[in-house]
Amino acid sequence: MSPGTHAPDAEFSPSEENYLKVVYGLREWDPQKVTTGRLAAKLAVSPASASAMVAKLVSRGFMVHPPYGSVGLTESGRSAALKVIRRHRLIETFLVDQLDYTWDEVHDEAEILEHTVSERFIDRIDALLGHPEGDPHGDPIPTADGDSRLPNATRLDHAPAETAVVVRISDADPDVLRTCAAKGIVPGAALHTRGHGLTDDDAAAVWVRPTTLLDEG
Amino acid sequence: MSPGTHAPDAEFSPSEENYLKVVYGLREWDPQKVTTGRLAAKLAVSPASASAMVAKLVSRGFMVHPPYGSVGLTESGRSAALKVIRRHRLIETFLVDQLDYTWDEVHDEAEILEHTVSERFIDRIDALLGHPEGDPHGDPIPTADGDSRLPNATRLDHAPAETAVVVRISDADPDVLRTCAAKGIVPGAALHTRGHGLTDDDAAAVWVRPTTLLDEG
DNA sequence: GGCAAGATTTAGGCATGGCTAAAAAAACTG
DNA sequence: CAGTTTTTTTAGCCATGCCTAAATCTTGCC
Ligand SMILES: [Mn+2]
Ligand SMILES: [Mn+2]
Ligand SMILES: [Mn+2]
Ligand SMILES: [Mn+2]
Repeated sequence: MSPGTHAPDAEFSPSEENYLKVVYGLREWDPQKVTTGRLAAKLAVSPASASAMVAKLVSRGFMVHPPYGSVGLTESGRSAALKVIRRHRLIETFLVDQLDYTWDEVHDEAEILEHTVSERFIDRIDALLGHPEGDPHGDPIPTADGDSRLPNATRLDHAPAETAVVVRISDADPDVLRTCAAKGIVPGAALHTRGHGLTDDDAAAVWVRPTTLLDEG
Repeated sequence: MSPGTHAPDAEFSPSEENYLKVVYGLREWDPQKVTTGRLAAKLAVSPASASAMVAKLVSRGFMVHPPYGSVGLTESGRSAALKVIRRHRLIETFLVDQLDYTWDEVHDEAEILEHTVSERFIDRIDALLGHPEGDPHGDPIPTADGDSRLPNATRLDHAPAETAVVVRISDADPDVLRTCAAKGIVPGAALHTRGHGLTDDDAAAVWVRPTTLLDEG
């Protein structure tokens, strides 16, 4: 399918959307083999359930999965995942900017609303917010036509010793967000990769970019 | 249960919430026997499905239903229904006031979001909107503690010949809303109960109050 | 290379909320 | 008021998305 052409929107259940999104997200945060086991852990379902859902999405042409191998997305699967992620991150931004949520309160609510708001709703809040490029945790918001640029950054627990600027923080665990906020670790803040005082687990949730790099993308 | 005391919030599925809401609403708009058949028609399910769901909600103490008789709500069922209706109407008001929806666009979206927004979300938009008393169609918004006052009004197709003011219009059919808007028939507008030019079907969706009555709730 | 440990898939169930078709009850109607 | 029509309930079935337990495949280690 050539760029600029749009496939007719497939319809997905909330569950299916979550699986698509998690396959995309696991690669992003920890790019190793995406097993049904990792999916199951992330989605809090049994390995058997993840196996069955992956098989269904493979049969519908949205995932690929060599037996006992790594789960991946087809082009249409990736496109569907990005649509869900766009909804999720726009909703989070809306809740913080317009409804005075704190950044540790938004993820769980977005996790539900991402499956139930209309295209119109998303378009309206996107316009109301001025087409934001990032969500409250520094995650990039995919555009309506399916683009998504990953920030040029490394995980804090893998970074070399240097001064750096915080780019994004995983929103999966509200406790981590509160811990970070208490230490001033928010997107845009400066720190040194050895002197931040976070546990290794918490540091794995933070992405940084060396201060020496220019402030692009 | 004495007023001011709160029962622990029961959890309902989206389907269950719809049944509770529809039982409440059918009485409000056309207060005759609420049969499983009427429920089925309104919810677009088979009579058999409605029968089964009513039986389940009866067994859980939220509805009453003498065999072959009229379906009714218990006190806790009524309270649950009012909570759903409050969410629905606040969401509609929010969509019109904050996201520039038109009044014929909001019902379908609210029908979905009413089951998925959190208590926090509802509290925030209620505050943002300044605790509104009515939705865009003139329907009263129940308060957080379960009060709901019905407007003192009659259906336009049953009203005696007189001048009257429009109080509310059913939002169930977007076409009716557009027809009314085109004729200037919106909550607060004046008309004569014989000279409005609506079909009988459309007029059944409009509630009016005689102009001579004082303008109280 | 062989074998135990671990990961993955398959097999068999269950709950929810729908459906159709048949049975039973109620409501008209001549 | 007896028969017919309509409404309501019951019986049996299906799809979705979970589950546990068992079988099977892969991996790591001696
Ligand atoms: Mn999130
Ligand atoms: Mn989700
Ligand atoms: Mn409505
Ligand atoms: Mn609804």
